[in-house]
Amino acid sequence: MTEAIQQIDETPLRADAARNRERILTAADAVFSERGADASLEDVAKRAKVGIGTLYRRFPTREALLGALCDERLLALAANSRTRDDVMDPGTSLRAFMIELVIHASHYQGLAVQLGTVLKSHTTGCHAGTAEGQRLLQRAQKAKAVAKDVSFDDLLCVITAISLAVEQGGAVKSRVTHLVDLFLGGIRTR
Amino acid sequence: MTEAIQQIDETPLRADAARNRERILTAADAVFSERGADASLEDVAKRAKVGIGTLYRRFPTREALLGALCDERLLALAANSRTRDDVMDPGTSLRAFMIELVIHASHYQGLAVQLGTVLKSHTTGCHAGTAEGQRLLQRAQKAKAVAKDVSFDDLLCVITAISLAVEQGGAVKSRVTHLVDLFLGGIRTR
DNA sequence: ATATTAAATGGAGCAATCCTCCACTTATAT
DNA sequence: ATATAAGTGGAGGATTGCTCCATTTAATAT
Repeated sequence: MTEAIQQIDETPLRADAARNRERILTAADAVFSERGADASLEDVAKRAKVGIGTLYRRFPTREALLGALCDERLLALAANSRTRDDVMDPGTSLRAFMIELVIHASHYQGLAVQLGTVLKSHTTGCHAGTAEGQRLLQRAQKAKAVAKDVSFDDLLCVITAISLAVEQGGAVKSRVTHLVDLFLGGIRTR
Repeated sequence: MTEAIQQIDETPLRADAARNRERILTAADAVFSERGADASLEDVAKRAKVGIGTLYRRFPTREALLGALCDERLLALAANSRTRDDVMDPGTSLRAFMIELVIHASHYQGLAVQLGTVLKSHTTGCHAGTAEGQRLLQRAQKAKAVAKDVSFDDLLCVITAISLAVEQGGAVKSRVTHLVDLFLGGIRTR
């Protein structure tokens, strides 16, 4: 699971704390995958074989935990996206990013609704994700591929909507791309 | 508050039961307005001066209660919408409906997430609302104002997402229309 | 009026969950 | 080896959800 340095603040974790942190993350991923993003945190602690107090000390809120869980995947997503700059035009690149983000947001049942909140949690990954999204949007707008009155929040709104749809109907990739294209039509300048 | 006949099933309520039903509804509206749609149902019962058991007997789930609360307003919304048939073209009419529904879904904090579920509760208002939505969509599609591969569920998701966005950033009407137009641009055939 | 009965009531009580607090344990720096 | 700051676990208070059933009450029949 996660291993990189995702401490934004000063002091590094003590060895045992770091170990527990990982166990909590793996447990949380398992539990959330099984029971959705609203699953009981006590269950997570139990599965991680860690006291509930430890969990709360490390992740004071559920969003913090979700944020940490998304960290890696968002980092990868952002990196991936930057890679595409060479091969894709701004519009297509943005489209690819959106599709990936939707798929990410459907990783746990119930994650979609929280996407906005989670992206605002202060992990490197979440930051990288939003930064990349903003960069792509701006780039696409400069290339006149996207109307200039579209904000990043608007984009998030679109992505949330699609994620919600996908969450209910089962995350078939073809459906995802279909919906993204459907709504891109509205975002694109005509 | 509510007074109309919204008994879908057989037997009419006993006098005391009907009285209590109303008190629960007024109390619920007050409590949900103050504390959001996830407020404690015990609080609602307390405010209605009714035992918690009574509340559950009448409204077995929170969705049922929310559904009943939305009943009136949805009825009005649907009626309003039908009125517009004469003055508006199908596309504009659908747009107006969506805007109104978003505003409705932002009536209580936390209502947006549940919109889909609530609309499926079996009250006359909820039924009228979805029926009207479907009618408008079909009408707009016949008029080639909307792509024919858009489903009503797609529409609902969009409305939910916009409501979520609006819920966080404060329900400024201009933002609502902006977002609706954004999505419509994509939904509309060009 | 009275009796009958089916509907309705209220709230005690169990279970789940959240989250805090703090007496104890342990890693690490000296 | 010791000191100490960081970390731990889990008991426990608070909130909420929801069920169950002994009692009350409205509606109806007599």
